[in-house]
Amino acid sequence: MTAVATPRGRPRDERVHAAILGAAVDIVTEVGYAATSIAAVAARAGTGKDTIYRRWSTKAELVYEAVFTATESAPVPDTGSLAGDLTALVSALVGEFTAPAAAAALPGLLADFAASPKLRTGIRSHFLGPAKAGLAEVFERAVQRGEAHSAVPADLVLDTLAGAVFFHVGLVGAPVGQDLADQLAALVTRGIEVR
Amino acid sequence: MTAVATPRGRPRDERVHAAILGAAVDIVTEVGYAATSIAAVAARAGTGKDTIYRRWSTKAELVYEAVFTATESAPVPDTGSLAGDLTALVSALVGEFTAPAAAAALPGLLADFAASPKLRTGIRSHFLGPAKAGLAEVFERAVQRGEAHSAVPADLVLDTLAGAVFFHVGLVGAPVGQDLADQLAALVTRGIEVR
Amino acid sequence: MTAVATPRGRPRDERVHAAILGAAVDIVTEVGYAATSIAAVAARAGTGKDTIYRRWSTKAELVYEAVFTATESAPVPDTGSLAGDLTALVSALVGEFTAPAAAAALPGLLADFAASPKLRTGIRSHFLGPAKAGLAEVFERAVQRGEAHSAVPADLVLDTLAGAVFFHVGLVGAPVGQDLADQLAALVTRGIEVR
Amino acid sequence: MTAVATPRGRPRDERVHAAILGAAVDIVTEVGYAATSIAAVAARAGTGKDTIYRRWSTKAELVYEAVFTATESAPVPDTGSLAGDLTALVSALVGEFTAPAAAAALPGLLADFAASPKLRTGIRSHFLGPAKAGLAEVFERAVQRGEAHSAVPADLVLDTLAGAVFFHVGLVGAPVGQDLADQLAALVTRGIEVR
DNA sequence: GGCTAATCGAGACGGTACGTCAAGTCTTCCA
DNA sequence: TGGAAGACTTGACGTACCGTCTCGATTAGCC
Repeated sequence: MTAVATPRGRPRDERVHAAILGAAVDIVTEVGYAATSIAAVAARAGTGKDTIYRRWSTKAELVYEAVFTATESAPVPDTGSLAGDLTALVSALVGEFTAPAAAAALPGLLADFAASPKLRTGIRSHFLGPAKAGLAEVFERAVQRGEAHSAVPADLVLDTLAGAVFFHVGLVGAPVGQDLADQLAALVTRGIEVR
Repeated sequence: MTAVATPRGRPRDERVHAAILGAAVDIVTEVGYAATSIAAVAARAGTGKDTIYRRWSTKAELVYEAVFTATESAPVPDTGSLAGDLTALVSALVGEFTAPAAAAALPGLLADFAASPKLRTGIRSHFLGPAKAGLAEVFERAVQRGEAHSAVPADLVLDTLAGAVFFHVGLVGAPVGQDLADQLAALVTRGIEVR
Repeated sequence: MTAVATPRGRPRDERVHAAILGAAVDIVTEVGYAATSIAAVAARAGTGKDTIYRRWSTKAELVYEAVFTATESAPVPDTGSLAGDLTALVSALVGEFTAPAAAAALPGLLADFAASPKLRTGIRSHFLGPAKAGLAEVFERAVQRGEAHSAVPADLVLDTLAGAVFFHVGLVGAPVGQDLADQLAALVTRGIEVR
Repeated sequence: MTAVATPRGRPRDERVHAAILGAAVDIVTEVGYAATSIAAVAARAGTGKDTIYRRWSTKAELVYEAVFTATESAPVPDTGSLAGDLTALVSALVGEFTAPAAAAALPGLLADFAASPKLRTGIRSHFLGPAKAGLAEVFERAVQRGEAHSAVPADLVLDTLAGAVFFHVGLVGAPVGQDLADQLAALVTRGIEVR
């Protein structure tokens, strides 16, 4: 039973919350993660810095929520084949990573997360956790269909897919298309499937 | 014809160069990339800030040279099998990425590179270029042995391998061992090889 | 006729009033006037900030009331001689100014009062007014005894005594003793008396 | 022999120094001591905040130097009589304390000095020290002329004069004129002189 | 051997952002 | 309505780096 503490004092203003997240997305998209400052977000949102620090303790947490909260997690694909499911998953991943705000924010975000043990564990559970669960579900169905062995390491595959997409998006800069998703999904499918 | 301009004035001191790189490696390893400042490197190296700016125009370039110049690029492996070669390559990659200074510097470095088109192209040619050539050589031999198709996209595989290792090293933080290298190499080998 | 407006709603709690003044005295004594904040007083008193602002509009007024309301104004001395009366007055002044809370509050308080015309006139009537009346009474008796001329400027003498004590207490910091009071009273007595 | 340390690095710019002091005087005069911020002085002077903090560690020290460095200390008066000398000294004091910048700065300045032991001792030696020496000189001549006893406490008299003028200027606000100086000098002269 | 020119250590310079703190106002619930 | 709590906007705090600049003092090649 979660005994919610009785809220005392003036409640936080939801519109302020939304304004801050919106401003953060705008600024990150415009000037990039490194050049995004809490002060600038506050100014754009029409709030004070304290109001931001009251909710997020670091720029990384703020930008992470701003960029990836809007992103709805797609439902786990169920196309009937491992290849189809993986292609769908990778396509979704590419879509998420190449959205303007995400593309602008991701490298810096990852750097900040990597530098802080606290944030690192946080992202593993919140961001990668659900994705890992979805991937496990896909694998389970593939095993039932006899397409894959039961011992496939979902962790490794997830890191591989996400890392590949991230690395490509971050370092190529060119518009990344459907072909990357297809090729990558094909590579991994063949790496996994029973033959 | 490279008409080297006759150097006028006092020549640059090589010992200063080395001292700066050494100080940069030390500081990055100790406090991380983000907390590394040019001022601190200068102080540790016993030089002035200008002496650093005269050689490197950004922190990213300085740290990149400091961290990856020491790293000698391993020779292209030739074990006689695609699986063996890839395992060796991935092992080398893991070794490079998990070295203390590299692990501390990489995420931040990648973020800065991703944010700057100029740096981005630079790293693709200097850092990934040789690796891509090595990978292509391994593939070529695999094709000759009949282990792989000729149309294997070295670019994609390189991004996949590097991205997977980077992602894992950056976000897990735990000591990454030989098993990652083995599993990853196996996954990719099976994804590529003719069957 | 003071037509007291019929109080509507919940009446103010006297205990809250007292708690705020007590907290203000404590905090001023502990950390000094400049470092005393309304927020800290509210926290110590267990009240909200609004409850303080509802009663006092500035920190100066709050601290003034907190520190000098407790101080009971001593009765006008009547020792039978000008020298004796002045010594008693100066001693009382030294006592008031060197009390811990007063010593901590006075310089800052004076600065705030000096900066605001509204507060300035207030203090002249409330704080210095009674003292001036007492001094005038002492002078009157001295004139009747033939010790002083009738044209002695009480204002000037009061500023002189208060200023001297304040300046000494504020800038010396050392424990100010009876000798200051004696010497100062003697100086002024000789400056005034008929000879 | 004062072995001046060899100046290393870029020397401080005297014009910047002067610009800061000038800006400080302007702002204090315009908005008062309390409302004067280092940031505002920096903006007005066209410098960065660091450039100010490099020279003065507190607002009090900056404003003190800005306001009282311009003030040249008047020569010790020698009119031939104790009354004349004291009148001249008090007049000078009134002049110093009523100058626009000084009047605006003094109360707050005194409060900050009183709150800090370090600053307190500083002001006693730099500001009051010379004044005390001048007063002592005046007394010495008066003793030689037989006008005063040799045991006159210069400290006490100085605090009395300065305190009286300060208190009056700070709390009256009205234009303080020559009559205050005359009356005060007369009071103290009579309090001191041999009769 | 003086001249020219670049390098070196040092640190001042004008900026910008940091994260904290307090100001005074407001909005909620409870008495 | 009063009161406690705490969110809100504003703006200063003092610190740290940024990248540029200006010093005096080297340290080379050139005439």
